Amino acid sequence: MNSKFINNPLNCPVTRTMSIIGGKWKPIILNCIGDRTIRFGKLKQIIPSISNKVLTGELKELEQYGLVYRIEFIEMPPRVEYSLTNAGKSLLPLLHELADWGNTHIAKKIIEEFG
Amino acid sequence: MNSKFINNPLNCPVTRTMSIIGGKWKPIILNCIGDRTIRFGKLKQIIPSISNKVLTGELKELEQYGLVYRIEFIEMPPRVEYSLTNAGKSLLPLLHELADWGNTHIAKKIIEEFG
DNA sequence: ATTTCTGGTTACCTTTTGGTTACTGGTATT
DNA sequence: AATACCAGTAACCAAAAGGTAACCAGAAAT
Repeated sequence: MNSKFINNPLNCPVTRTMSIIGGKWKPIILNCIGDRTIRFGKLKQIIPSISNKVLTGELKELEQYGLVYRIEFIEMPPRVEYSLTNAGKSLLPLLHELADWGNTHIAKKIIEEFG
Repeated sequence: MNSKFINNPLNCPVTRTMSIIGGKWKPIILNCIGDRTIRFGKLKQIIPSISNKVLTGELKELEQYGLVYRIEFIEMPPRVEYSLTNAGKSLLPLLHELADWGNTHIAKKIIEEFG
């Protein structure tokens, strides 16, 4: 048993990481932001099936954990720009590894189930 | 935008991977099995705070997606042995990367919240 | 005067996830 | 005769996550 894992979710570092990137939309959002600075509306346009409420919520959490910057311009109509912090950017390679793993190991089995 | 990510959870390979390893206990279970063959009761003993029902369920899903073998001996009292498939073993390094990422990037922030 | 633009918020509802407790079966031990 | 052993199941509950629809502000354009 590797000491990095502790047999209780509250103390498991993987579980902690999951609590950050594990939301239904979080990996997609992180990947969509990527290296650019992007406005809220643009994100919604790229990810049309996410709702306002959820996109707001996910971005808030990502900001809270230091993965995205949020810059609000006091204008009317409002303008808010999002971008990744260094911590956020450092997640991208990991997300790609997860994608690759999924593509090579479970694509067939799960695709039927997902429809 | 990398083509490996598709802006809809149903088609996103990361989301698919998450659906497999994203359960509250799945990373811990995978890591506890590791390279050995282990019985149900031993797993429960190592991970005491998981309930029978949830452990059964997680193992079933992991088996369904080809990450663990389940060998049932027709005896009384029952005996069932679990071990990782190659696909399951191939996940371990990824889980460790997630743990390392969490430890270096978010440990401080989130530990307060987790208690 | 009304609509549009933007980045949300709010109230409410449904689905998913995880948790609790009690129960099972056949053999061996007390 | 009762109990422990093991690997679960079944019925029921609670909490969390996610989704829907309506609403807001205040300036600019029609």
